[in-house]
Parts: sequence; structure tokens; C-alpha cells
Amino acid sequence: MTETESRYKKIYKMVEQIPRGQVATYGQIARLVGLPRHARMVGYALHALPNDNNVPWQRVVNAKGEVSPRATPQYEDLQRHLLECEGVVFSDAGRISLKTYQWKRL
DNA sequence: AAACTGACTAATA
DNA sequence: CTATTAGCCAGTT
Repeated sequence: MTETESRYKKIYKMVEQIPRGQVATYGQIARLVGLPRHARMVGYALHALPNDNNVPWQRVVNAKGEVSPRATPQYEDLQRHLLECEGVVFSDAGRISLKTYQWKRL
């Protein structure tokens, strides 16, 4: 088991704990798994996810409350759709109110 | 080995 | 609100 593999696993486990209808930021996940300032790794880990997985990756957004731009924009639309199905409302600017929806781990 | 890229963030001006 | 800077590191070229 390499370091990076276990990091990825921690990240995935943490993301799995985000409740339906709530969101978390990349930096928030990084801190929760004990890797502050490793926000990019969270993004990288999610990018590396297989197509069939049980990880609610759609609940992870950037610090501005936006869906982060991807190489393939079709997944951005998918992410937004999935979140809307969970009851998350996007504003005109395509942003989420973090104040309302951000996950606070108890 | 070195350079480049990327689903990022926080501090500062 | 925007721009700049520095921090971080796995993969790819």
C-alpha cells in the first residue's frame, strides 16, 4: 500500500460521508482527512475515480460554491443535475449558497 | 531528471 | 469585485 493510495482512500471515505442535499469544498475535505492545504489532491483523487463507484463526488465543489471547471464540460452539467435532484438550488450565477448547504461534520 | 498541468485554497492588495 | 502569490503534489511528457 503506497502513501498516495491510502490518501485517496481516506478522501473517498470522507466524501462518502457527505449527506444527501449538502456539499463540501475541496479544502474542507483535505482538512478533514488531516491533509491541510492539499485541496488539489482532493480534486486529483476525484478525477481518478473509476466510472462505477459509490462516491458522491457531485457533492464536492470549490471554495466559491461553484462546480469546478473540468476538461469535459458534460460532467459539470451532470454534477449540477444530480445536486438539483438532491434539493440543492443554484443561483443565477450558477453558484450554491455555501451558507445554506455546506456540510458541517458533527 | 526537469518541466508542465490540474475537479484547489487562502492571504493580501 | 479582480489580480497576484505562494502553498501543495500526483501524473504525464
